[in-house]
Order: sequence, then C-alpha cells, then structure tokens
Amino acid sequence: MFGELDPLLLSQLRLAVMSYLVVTREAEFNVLKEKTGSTAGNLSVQIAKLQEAGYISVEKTFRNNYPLTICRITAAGVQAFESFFEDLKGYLEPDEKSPELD
Amino acid sequence: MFGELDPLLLSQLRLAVMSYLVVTREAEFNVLKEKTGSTAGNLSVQIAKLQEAGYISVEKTFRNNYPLTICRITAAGVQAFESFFEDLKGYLEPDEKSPELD
DNA sequence: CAAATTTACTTTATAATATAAAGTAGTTTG
DNA sequence: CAAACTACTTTATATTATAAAGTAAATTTG
Repeated sequence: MFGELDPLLLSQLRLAVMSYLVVTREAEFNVLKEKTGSTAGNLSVQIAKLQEAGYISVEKTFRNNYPLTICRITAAGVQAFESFFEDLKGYLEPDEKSPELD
Repeated sequence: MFGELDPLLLSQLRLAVMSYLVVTREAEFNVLKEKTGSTAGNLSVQIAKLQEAGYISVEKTFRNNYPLTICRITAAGVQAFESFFEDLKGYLEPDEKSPELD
C-alpha cells in the first residue's frame, strides 16, 4: 500500500515543512523549526533532501552576523505537494480495482 | 608611560593577530584562533575591533555549508603596525627628554 | 591614600545552522 | 524468525557571533 505516494513527502517532518511553505511560500530555518517542533539537526537534513529534490530552494546568508537560512518552495514543490494529495484521494475513494491485501 | 602607543595594538591578542596578518596578509578565523591560542569568543570580539578601526577587512562566507570568516590586513593596518614599532623604538632609545616618573 | 567607579580584556554560556555518529524502528531476505 | 538494510531521529560536535559574568588595572573621589 501507498506504493505510488511520493516518498519524499511521505515523511512527517518533510511533509510538515512543505505544508507550511505551500502557504507561506518562504520561511526562515528557525520559523520552520518552531512550527514543526523538530530538532535543528533533523530539520537541516530534511531541508537538504527537499532541496536536492528541487522542491525548495535554500538561501544561506547572514543577519546580524549570524548565519541565516531561508527556504522557498519551488513550482516543482507546489506541483509535488498537490500531486501527493491527489494520490492520497485515490486511496480514500478506491476505484474498481480492489487493493491487494498482503 | 606608553602614552603614544596605539591603544588598539596595545593588546596581547590584537597584536598577535596583526603580527600574523602582517606576514600572511590574510587568514581564516580558525587559523588565527590556533596561532594565537585564543578562545573563539575573545577572538571574535578583537577581530571586530580591528575591523572597526579599519586595520583589517573581514569577509564572511560559507564553506561546505559552514560559516567561514576570512580576515585580511589593510594598508592602514600595515601602516599602524609599523608605526607601533617605531613608537616602541622611541622608548628603547630615549632622546634628550627624560621620561616623567610619577 | 583607600574605596568606589570605570574600562577593558577574558572566559563561559548560548544562538544559528551544518555534518557525523549513534540509536530506533520498520522492512526485506535468507 | 534472525540478519541486514533503510530511513528517520536524536545527540554530539563544528563554525562563528553576541551577551553575560568574572577579573584586573586604572582613575576618580572623598
């Protein structure tokens, strides 16, 4: 089951990040950390994966001499997010094919 | 005594930094930290003072996603460093005026 | 001149992210 | 089912920065 769902979004934290960004479009690392309640290390890793997939872009700068990381959702990210939920709907409203039970 | 000496160079750590930079011209934060044996916090503060005085320029970037701080000595810095030692010589070879002893 | 301030330097703690290592869990394989 | 692999999470440590606290030296004050 869940065979078709985008594995990159099938993760609590990554999905939370994407859900937030799909609305706000962009957010600072710290904000994402607070909103998702994740640890910095974990968030850093998951952000890197979303970036690698092209779902978000990441800008690293400095603010008041401290490192500042800003994340923005990309068109591909929005697309992937929407597809994810359409795929999900497929599970909620099953068609003629009955799902295989193992 | 020591009335004329540049107060910005009359500091163990700042002088050590300048002494190193006057030879190498530029150095990374970490290298300065090792060479001077200082703590990161202290070095950060003293670098800021040298920069404020225009004796060094500071570039902040990222290397392998980690913050990287590069310090470079400026012409004014070289000038100040040389003047400092000329002033010092004045104390080693006193002229006709005898120093005031308090 | 001794006490009280002030000033400056240093250390220590904490902030903002990143990577690496270690722990956990779920899944696949033999 | 035990062994191995995956993936996610937490924890420790890496880079620097600022703020707070400690120390010391110099200067003002009474």
